[in-house]
Order: sequence, then structure tokens, then C-alpha cells
Amino acid sequence: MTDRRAVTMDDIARLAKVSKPTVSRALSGSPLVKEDTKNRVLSVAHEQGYAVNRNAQKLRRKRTNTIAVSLDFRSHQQGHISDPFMFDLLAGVSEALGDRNQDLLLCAPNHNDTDAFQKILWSRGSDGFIILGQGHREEMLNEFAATGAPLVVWGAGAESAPYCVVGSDNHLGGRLAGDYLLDKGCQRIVFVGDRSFREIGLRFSGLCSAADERHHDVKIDSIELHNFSYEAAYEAANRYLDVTELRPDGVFAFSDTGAMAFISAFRDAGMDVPGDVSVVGYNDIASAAYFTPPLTTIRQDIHQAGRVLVAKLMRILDGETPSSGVIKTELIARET
Amino acid sequence: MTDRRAVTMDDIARLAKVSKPTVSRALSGSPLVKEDTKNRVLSVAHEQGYAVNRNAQKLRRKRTNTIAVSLDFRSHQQGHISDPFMFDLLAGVSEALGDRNQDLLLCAPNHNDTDAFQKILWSRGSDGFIILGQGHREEMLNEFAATGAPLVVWGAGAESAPYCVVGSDNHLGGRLAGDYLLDKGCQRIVFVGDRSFREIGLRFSGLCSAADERHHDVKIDSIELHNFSYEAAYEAANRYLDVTELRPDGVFAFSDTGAMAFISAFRDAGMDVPGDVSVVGYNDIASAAYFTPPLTTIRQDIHQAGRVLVAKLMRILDGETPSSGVIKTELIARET
DNA sequence: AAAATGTTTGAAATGCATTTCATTTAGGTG
DNA sequence: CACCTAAATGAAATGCATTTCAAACATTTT
Repeated sequence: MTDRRAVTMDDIARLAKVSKPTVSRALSGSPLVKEDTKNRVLSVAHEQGYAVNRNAQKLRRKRTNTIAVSLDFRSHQQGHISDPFMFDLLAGVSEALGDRNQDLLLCAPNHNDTDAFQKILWSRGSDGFIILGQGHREEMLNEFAATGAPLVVWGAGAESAPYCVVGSDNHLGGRLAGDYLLDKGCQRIVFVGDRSFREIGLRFSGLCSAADERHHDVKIDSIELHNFSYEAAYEAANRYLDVTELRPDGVFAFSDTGAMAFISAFRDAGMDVPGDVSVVGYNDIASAAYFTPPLTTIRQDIHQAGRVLVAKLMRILDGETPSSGVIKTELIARET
Repeated sequence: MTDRRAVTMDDIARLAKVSKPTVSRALSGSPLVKEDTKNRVLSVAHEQGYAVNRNAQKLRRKRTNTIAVSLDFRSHQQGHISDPFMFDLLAGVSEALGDRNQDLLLCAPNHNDTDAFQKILWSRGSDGFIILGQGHREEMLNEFAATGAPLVVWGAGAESAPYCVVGSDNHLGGRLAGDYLLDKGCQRIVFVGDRSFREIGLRFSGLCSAADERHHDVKIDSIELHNFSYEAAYEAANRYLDVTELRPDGVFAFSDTGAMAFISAFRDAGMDVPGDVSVVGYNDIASAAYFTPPLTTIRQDIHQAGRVLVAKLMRILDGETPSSGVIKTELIARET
């Protein structure tokens, strides 16, 4: 409210009877300044309510200590993504960045083109990028990475990917789910999800290889679902039940939320889960264990994920080129 | 990668054969520059891959066009908050800020003291604050607001609050839940949640006044729950069932997640929902409608929330002092 | 054609901190 | 005590864009 001029480093210098560079050094913990002087500066700064102007600092240092995190809130113009998994991922990243004193610039670009990201870099809005979910943006990400932009991506690693990817082993996840359903004796398994997403495609192929290996007489069907909402999954389930002669006895969904919507539809259609049909989700979101019935799912170590993403990006910023990272992936067998 | 010197405004000026101020004006859309010149500058800037250095801009303009959003990820050192409601709220805020070309600095302060916030302001890291959830930070927020910091808070408005609060009408929410349970004929209603949170306390008192008004012979009990996780709610439910002679026939939970955990515990204890006990949650998170059974809950208009929070803050930054805002609150009756 | 007005443009000052390099001070040695 | 080295400090240059104020140019008006 008081509109008096902001306190600057010069003021602190004057009050502490030292020069500006000394204040600068004292505040950034340089070993070049005597203990004594440093304390004096620090206490003056504190009593004046002074904090280094970050913008001047960033301008001068050419380093922002800020990481842009992209969350594609509204992919597929289908309203907000609200998979709690993404939230947990964000929380993990936020914490890991906090531990390294990096600021987090949250960006949910409207136009999903390289430019939106490129501009952040050109304008020195951040030092690097953490992209949560590659989705259908692979081409764009390839382009962006080709410019040499420092980025890490949460998603599925293609060997060919020109950027560092961190993610669970989606193929393994699919196998684990497949083995689980096959062990239960499922004959007609249906996969639910948008296979054009690389991660999800891999989960499907994992499921298929599990089936292939068993030489079982298993039918694997797939429902293409280009929308991640509960509504869409619920409706897709109903449509499928309407159309199909033999109802499925096993379902593997691209996510826990999808699995829940399917279970809900099955219940409304008078089917029993897991009596009539077994269901496996993906992610092990917090609510999975408390769903009715408790949901069997593939857990990704989300907490590790945030730390790994940040660690890799920091190495990139230090000029290294870390390999992609794989996050622990395991089946959590519950009632479905 | 190429470590050539960054493109600056001087370069653009030279290439477009104009002066620096003209470039500055052209890029920020000033009407002072001739259409002709402006286009020339714009095209040069584009082909050079130039974007104004935000840090220099912020330094000079003394305005950051950045809003700090605080998300208390790990309140109560109990691990991450992962209520999807918070995620939706964040998504709404993110979108509303995007629409106004404001950047979003996500902060999850470790030390929950004024200083963490104050420092952001002193260092010109953001122009203002959106605090998502007042939780137990009311005192701190009062202090912070007293310094004249521009902030809006998602929470429950006390008349006395020295800052602008936006939130649903929690008392009304409580009444609606109460009326619903009483209409169902519940006799032994238990409230679940940490009443020391103002929002939650109000929901409880709303429930009580609904009961009072009916002159019913209703017993209202309450389970103090100082932890927002599913686990904690599930355990609290079990403890309560162990200890109580007459089992409750109505539950009103502080959130949908809490309600789900309770339903899960009831189910595991062999109780039927809604046969034996009716349950009302709060927030209407996306999964509520697909829970088994579909969850009755109090919906807050989350999308409006984000817009209102941002709009109020912008007015504050313009020197106004907007009143607190109330978000639409309604009962969504489903099966429980 | 000169005067008056309005429109574009540019030179220079400014915002604030960091860094280089030179200088001073303190400490150690013969 | 003179001399050298190491430690601490400071003057000035620098990073990049915005803004003020004055100058140049274009257009009307008399």
C-alpha cells in the first residue's frame, strides 16, 4: 500500500556501510566476504525487509532458476483433464523442484504448437521444461527438442525419441495386467483406451504379448476411446455392451478412472464385478483401494517419478545428456 | 545449444532499420507506431526468433504479470493432498489466468510462514497471490494481508477477514446435506472432518441448524479427523464402528474422498449403503457420479471459482477492494 | 507559402543486481 | 621492517527493455 520506493541493494549497501558488490556477495553466500561483514549485511537486509529483485537477478545472471511445467489441462477440447494421477505427478515435481530451489512456472498452453514453448525459452521465462504427458504432441515435441531446448517428458520412451523421457514400463504394465486376467481364466478380454497415445498403445501390446505367450484361446478386443473423461468411458462401456453378443469377462483400462467408469457401467447393466468380469486399471490412484470393489491396478511409483524428472532435467541444464528413465511398475492385485 | 549471443531488441532495431523504442512499441502494440513500420518490425522479430526478454521487461515495468498460486500440497505433514477437487480448482485458476495473459507461479511453501510469501513479493516474483485453501493458515494470512499484500483466498469468508475470500456457502452446504439426510429419516447422523478448518466447521454448523429447525429427535455426532487421506478416514470409520453401540444411519463427510473412504469401511463392516446408512460428501468430484453406489454430494461450481478468484485479484491489483465472493452451492442427490 | 497541428521516431536516462578487475587491507616471512 | 601473498572490498561496466522528452516529419489551415 505504502507507495514508497522499493528497497534496493544500494540502500542496503549504504546502511551496512559497504559497497553494492559486497551486499550481493553476502546475500548469495559467497565465501569471499568476511563472516563479520556478511552478518551485518544480512541483518540490515532482514530489518529492511529486503529480498533481491529476482528480475534484475535473472536478467544479469541469464539463468532463471525456473522450470516450466506443462500440464495440458484441456487436451482434446474435452474439458479438463482431472485424472488425480496427473495431480500427484505434479505434486511430486513441485516438491522435487522446491528441494532444488527452482521455481515452477505452470503452463497450460492454449495453442499446442512449438511456438508457445519456444517463446518461453526465447523470452527467458524458464531454463527448461518438464512436459507432463506427451499425448498427441509427439511431433511438436520432436520439433521442439530439435531446437536444442532443454526438456524432459513424462510419457513412453521410444528408442528414437530425441528427448529424455521418463515413464513406467508400459509394455510390462500391460503384461502384468494380462497375466493377472489370464490367471483368472478370462477368455474375452477387452482393452479400453486411446491406443494412438504411445503409452497406451504399449499397454495394449503388453496385454497382447501376455496372451500370445500363453497359447491360450483368448479373444482380445479393444475399444478406442478418444476422450479421457468418466462420461466417455461410461458411454463407451454401454455401447459396447449393447453391441456385443458375448460380454467380456476381463477388462484392462488405460487408467483407474476409466476402469471405475467401466465398473460403474457394468454394475448398472446388472453385471457383477469381479464375479462376471475382472477389471484392471492403471496408476493406482489414491481412491483405487477404496473403490467398491477395491480396484486391481498397475502402480507407477509416482513419487520417484517427480524426483527423476527433475534430476534428469537438472543434468541436462548442466550440459549432460542423461538417458531416459524407467519408473518402477508393479501389479497391485485387489478385488477386481 | 548454439551458444551464440541471444538476439536482443537492439538487433531487431538494426535489422528493421528503426530505433529500439520503436521496436519496443511495435512489439507491445502501441498505437504510436505506423502500421507499416510495425509490420516490418514484427516480421523481422519473427524471422529472428525473437521474444522480448521478460526479465528485463519485468524489471523495467515493475509489473510481473505473474500470479503466485499456493497449493499447500503437504498440509499437516501427512503426505500429499491429492483431493481431485484441488486439482480442478487449480485447473480453473490456470485457465482464468491464461485468459488474462498472466503467468502462474506455483508455490508449495515448505515453511508455512508469512516470510515465504513475503519474499516472493519483495523480490518481485509475482504481483499477487491466490491461496488455495486457508486451512490452518488463517493467522498467517491475516498477518500477510495486514502488510497490504494483494491476495485472494479460496476458503470460507469470515466477515472479519482482512482479505478477499472466495468460496462456497459452507453453512448452506451443511444445511442442504442435513436436510437431505433428515428427509431420508436419519436419526443418528455423524459428521466427519476437521472442524477447526473454518470451511468444515461451517458445514458442521449448517448440519446442526438443519437438525435444530426440524425439532426432530436427531442425534448428531462428530468424528474429528485431522488428516485428509483416505487411509485416515477409513481407519476413523472403523474405530467409530468398533466403539459405538448404535451404528449411524447418516454420514456427512467433509469431502467426497472422505465419504468414499467411509462407504468403503461400511461395506467392509458388512453394512449396506444406502440401505443401512446414507452418506453425503462434498465437492462433487468427477468420480462421485461413478462411485458404487453413486455418491450424493454438495457441488461447488468449481469453474466459476477459478474465474472469480482471478477476477477479484485483478481488481485488487487495480487498486480496488472487491468484496468476498460466494460460489454456487447445490445438493446433487444420487444414490447414497 | 507560412503557420499550426498532429503523427512518428529517436537519444538518453532508468530499473536493479552481478561480474570483472583493480585496489586496499591483513597476514606471513626473511 | 621491508616484501610478498592471500583475503576482502569497491568502481565501473554490463544485462535488456521501457519511458520521457525532444526532434523530425507529415498534414491542414489560413
